[in-house]
Amino acid sequence: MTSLVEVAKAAGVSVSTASRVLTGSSHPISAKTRAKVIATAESLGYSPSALARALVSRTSRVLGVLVSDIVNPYFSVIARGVDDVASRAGYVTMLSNVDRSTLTEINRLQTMRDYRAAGVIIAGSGYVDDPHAPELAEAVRHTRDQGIRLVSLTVRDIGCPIVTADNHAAAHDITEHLISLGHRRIAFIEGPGGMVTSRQRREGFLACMSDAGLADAAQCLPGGFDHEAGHAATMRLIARPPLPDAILAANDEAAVGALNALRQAGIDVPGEISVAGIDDLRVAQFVGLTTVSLPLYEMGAMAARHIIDTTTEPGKPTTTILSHRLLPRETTARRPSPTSA
Amino acid sequence: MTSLVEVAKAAGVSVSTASRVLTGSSHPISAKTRAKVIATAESLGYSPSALARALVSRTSRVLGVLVSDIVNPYFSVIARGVDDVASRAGYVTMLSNVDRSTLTEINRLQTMRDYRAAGVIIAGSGYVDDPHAPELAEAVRHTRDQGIRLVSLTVRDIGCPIVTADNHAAAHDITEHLISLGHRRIAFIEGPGGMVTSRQRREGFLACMSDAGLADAAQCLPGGFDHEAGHAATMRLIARPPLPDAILAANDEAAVGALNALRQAGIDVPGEISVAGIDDLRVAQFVGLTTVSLPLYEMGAMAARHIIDTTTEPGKPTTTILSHRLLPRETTARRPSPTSA
DNA sequence: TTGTACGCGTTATCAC
DNA sequence: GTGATAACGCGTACAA
Repeated sequence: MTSLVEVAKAAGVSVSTASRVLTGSSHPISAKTRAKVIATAESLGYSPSALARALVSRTSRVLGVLVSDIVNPYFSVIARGVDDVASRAGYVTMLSNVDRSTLTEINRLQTMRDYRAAGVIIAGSGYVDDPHAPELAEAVRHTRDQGIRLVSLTVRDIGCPIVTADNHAAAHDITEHLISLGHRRIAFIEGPGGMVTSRQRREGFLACMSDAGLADAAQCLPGGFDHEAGHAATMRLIARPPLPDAILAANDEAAVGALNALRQAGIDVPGEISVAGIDDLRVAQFVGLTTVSLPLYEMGAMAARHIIDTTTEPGKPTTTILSHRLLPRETTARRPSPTSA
Repeated sequence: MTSLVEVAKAAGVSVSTASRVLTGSSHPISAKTRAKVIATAESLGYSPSALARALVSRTSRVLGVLVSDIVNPYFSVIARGVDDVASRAGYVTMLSNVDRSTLTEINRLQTMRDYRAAGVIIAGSGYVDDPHAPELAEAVRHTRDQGIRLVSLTVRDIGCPIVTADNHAAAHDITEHLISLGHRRIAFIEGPGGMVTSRQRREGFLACMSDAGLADAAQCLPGGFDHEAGHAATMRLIARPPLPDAILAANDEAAVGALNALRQAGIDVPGEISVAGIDDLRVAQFVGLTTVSLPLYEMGAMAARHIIDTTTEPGKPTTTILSHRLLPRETTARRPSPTSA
């Protein structure tokens, strides 16, 4: 590994000069020496040690991302958004799966700190009454004091800027769409219990039903964010007729689970019942699922920019809400025979 | 940020002693000083700088992973396997999306080198007659010379250990299964053109058909690894009857695309035609797709272990083949009325 | 068993 | 314009 001293020596200049040339410093350098340094650096295949550089500058070009599970398409899209702007700006992405554990988040945050990451993006949602939330907040504070920028991708009371989507509104909008199609009795398959994002979506659903005077026609079922949960919840629904007019799942994967359960039971979608989800993951396109497109990629990208752009103030804990978009597809249709109210 | 010197000072010992205690060195240390150092480090919230540590030890606890696209479930599962063993061993995962570009791979490899990664896992497949392959091989050699361990997750002639699945055999096995169900005329939807993994799968299919004396009944269609490609290829198939007995897609996502095209055209699967894929991604479970389960997670995990376990020789470029498993599900069935040969 | 001092590869401050 | 030299925070050979 050729170091700066070697380059300097070979070029017949001092390390300082070599450094100045190679870092593109504004310090005045004669054209000839500059050329010479560049040439020898090139020929020696010199590549600066990001480690040494980070050690002295006290900050690296590392961007940390904490996701619950990268296999979950929700998070992989976010990670992709992060990495795209990161790599374009000469940064690297450090990824960690924390499996919805706040303790693990704290732990990984520490690791990112040990590497003097320029910033860390916390992508996972928090939990209602999370006993470890204060610890996380403390760790976040500690991390920020050290000059590391933080961004949360969900509304989480841990004292850092937020770049997110409006889960409440997204659920509200898709519910409204269902209602506009003539559906009245709508079942909502909830996300994981206690998760803030789950709750926001459920409340968005409930609020919309309430606003439409359909509070009594709303039904919530425990579920989860995965296929199995959506499937199971729907099976319970099928076992206790009559079926609702429509089913809204807390996310797309659960919605697909519901769809499958329905079709396996010989129930026509959207003929007999409509199904919708939230997120607009790839699988939603595959099955033609009506859903709400959440700006996942853009959330990751914007969070990354927020960290990289040193022009913006790091202090102010702003909240940025990126917009979602209703995506009607083939699993929803106008209700055939409206109920007499 | 408290440094080692501060801890040492506060504990009333020298930096070396503090270092020895905190790194768990085998160097003899009196119980009392050890306790004292640990206590003060604890109270000061000391956390060693991974940067400084890596700088002096010339290797960090960073594990690089180069994937084509983390949004692709094939790669996210691999990444998860890597990160799980990495984090368990106190390592961090550095992720980079290279979008199937060899040049980008070289570039990111360089970045990982700049951070003195302990090792780098190259997950993406190479291309037949890739003009940049020699450059990559050169970069790999260069990287290894520097003590960075490398593992490729596909058969790629770049001079590094390989941990992979047998794509040829996987395709062969699933084809054999199709044949055993009575299918004769089988269409194969190819993966991306020029990709080595694609080619291996196609040849596995072709070899099996040949072995079964069905070379003439084999049909290959250009396709791709995504839903759209599978869908489009199948539409072409539908447009030129008669339909084959079965369709094998180069991967699950394309198979699901085929499945959707078929069903949209009102063709019953598996009643009229069988469909199968390769990989066993989550979506395959959702739709009940018959496929071959590839040890993606385990490939990532094993590659990570290969890098972390310093007991194993780094020099020998071994090739480890992890086993796959046939997974018959609901998209394949016995052929109803066998053709008269 | 403990301490001293050097080096890892850079950047930055200061003098020339 | 150019060049020493001091950090950055740590591991470690060498000395005590």
